[in-house]
Amino acid sequence: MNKELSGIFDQIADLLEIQGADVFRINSYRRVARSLKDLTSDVAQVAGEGKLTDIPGVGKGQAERIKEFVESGKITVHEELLAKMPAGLPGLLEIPGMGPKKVALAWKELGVENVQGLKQVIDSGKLAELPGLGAQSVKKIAAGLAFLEKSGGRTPLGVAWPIAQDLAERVRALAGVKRVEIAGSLRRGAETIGDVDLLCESTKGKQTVAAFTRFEGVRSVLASGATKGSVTVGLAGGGELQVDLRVVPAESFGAALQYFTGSKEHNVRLRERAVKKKWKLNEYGLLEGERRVAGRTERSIYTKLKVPYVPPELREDRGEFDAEVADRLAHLVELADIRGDLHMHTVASDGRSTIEEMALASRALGYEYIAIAEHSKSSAIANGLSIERMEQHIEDIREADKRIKGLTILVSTEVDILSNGKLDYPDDLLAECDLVVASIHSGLSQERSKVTARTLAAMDNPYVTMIGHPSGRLIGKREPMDLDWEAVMARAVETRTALELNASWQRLDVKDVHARQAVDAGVMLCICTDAHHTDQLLQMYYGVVTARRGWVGQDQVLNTRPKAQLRKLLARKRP
DNA sequence: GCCGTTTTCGGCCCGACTGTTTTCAGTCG
Repeated sequence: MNKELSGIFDQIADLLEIQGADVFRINSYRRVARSLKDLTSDVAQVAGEGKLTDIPGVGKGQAERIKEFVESGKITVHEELLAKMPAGLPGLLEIPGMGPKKVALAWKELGVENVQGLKQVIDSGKLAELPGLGAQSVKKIAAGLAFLEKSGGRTPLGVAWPIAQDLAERVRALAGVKRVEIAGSLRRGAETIGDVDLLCESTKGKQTVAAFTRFEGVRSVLASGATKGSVTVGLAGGGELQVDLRVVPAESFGAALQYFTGSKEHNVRLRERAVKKKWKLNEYGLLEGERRVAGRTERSIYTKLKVPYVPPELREDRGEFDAEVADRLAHLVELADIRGDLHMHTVASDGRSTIEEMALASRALGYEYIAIAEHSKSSAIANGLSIERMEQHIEDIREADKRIKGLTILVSTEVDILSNGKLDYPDDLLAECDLVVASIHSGLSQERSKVTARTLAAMDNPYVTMIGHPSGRLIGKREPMDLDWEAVMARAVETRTALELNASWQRLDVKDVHARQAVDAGVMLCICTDAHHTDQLLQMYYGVVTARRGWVGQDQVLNTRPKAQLRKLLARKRP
């Protein structure tokens, strides 16, 4: 319900904006939409407890609207707006170049109600005749429309990150370039990103930008000047991704990096702090009148504003400025803390590398230990192992562990949690494993009570170490299960079961807000790649940034523990 | 429409770019 309601609040804001309503009133609806999206408990339950106004941005009026939705499934303001305006208008705001004013104008003057209608008036030339528009504006809108269709919205973190790294490396190699940084939502480790923002310090700005726009792989050039270049690059699968490069002077590099890293909401809060000190914060620095108080480094800005330095992943206006969280922010988990990967597959089930290949690649990453976790017998599509094959596989892993030095290979399994809540292997087989990952792969669309009960039942099993990809979501492809997260967290604490933070960029499961909910509740997390090939072991990075986005500390992650301590923790739950 | 170490009313972030403009509105990040 949270997601649906969040969408409605966003739509109310869109419609109000097109109507030309008070901008602060519009922002109030947006704020609530964002809070609802981040909310880890069920909003209906919060409403039942009478605690709606505890949600950031929810006052008396918004609480009434939420209550109305919980009780009747609709909101009067929303219904009234839709009675006045076509439902297709908010969709037009997605198009680069179209804002609320132009949407309203096209609708009122030309009767444009949706994307199809907009295309018609572009082609007929009528749009260009509207006051305030012209050939150039329409060209921009048409290009925006084409880009939207090609880009298909947001790009997953794991797709954008390697592309950005490669481009940054190529900019770094250009003459006159002193420094390059990736900014934007990519630097914050968001699970999907809109475009790539690169920042560079260069003595030859114009040439740097020109060279950037001529890079191999560039599909189209949107802008090319002395301080900014903007291009699109092709993606596997036919889509496109926009990449912006900005040239910034050294004395304001930190300010620009802070500014272009965002998030917008975080920056608004930071600027409010500057205003209270009678200063001004912008992309050129922290300024007192004309005088630059800070700006060369990001850290200097936070220090001058008397707030603890906030790592990029936490810059989402989720409470990161509170003085009492400073210590927590300073001890977040880092990639270097990870001592092993406890969920990976091999050719025995549906992986593409052997036990030995996975082990050697893991050892090269500096890990102390790994665990091989193959699919269980009911996962036929994934070539799940029968009990007999599993018995043999355990022997194979033990043999490899003896043979390969410098790394401990543990025996695990990714055992299916069946539709009835039972596990796919008997306890005596699970007891032979050093640890057990239990995952749901079927019946993901069952009702809340069922998927929750299955997860709880799996945690009650004394051999289950962790729940694998707890929500079952596939980003942009499959919705998460409708779990009662509070119940899951409570049972995880009670049974000393960990939750996986699956680091695969298609999953990132649990996601950031649930990771935070988990560690706040005292649940242990385990960041694992679920790698099916040696290359995929590197996805650990995505898991770590997602954990950081969830404010997860080093000591709250199972696989940051040295081997001996890990074994002790694993033994704790067992009979 | 929310919110409070300048409180219950009067604030609520900032600048650049672009195109269509005789002084600025709209969009974007």
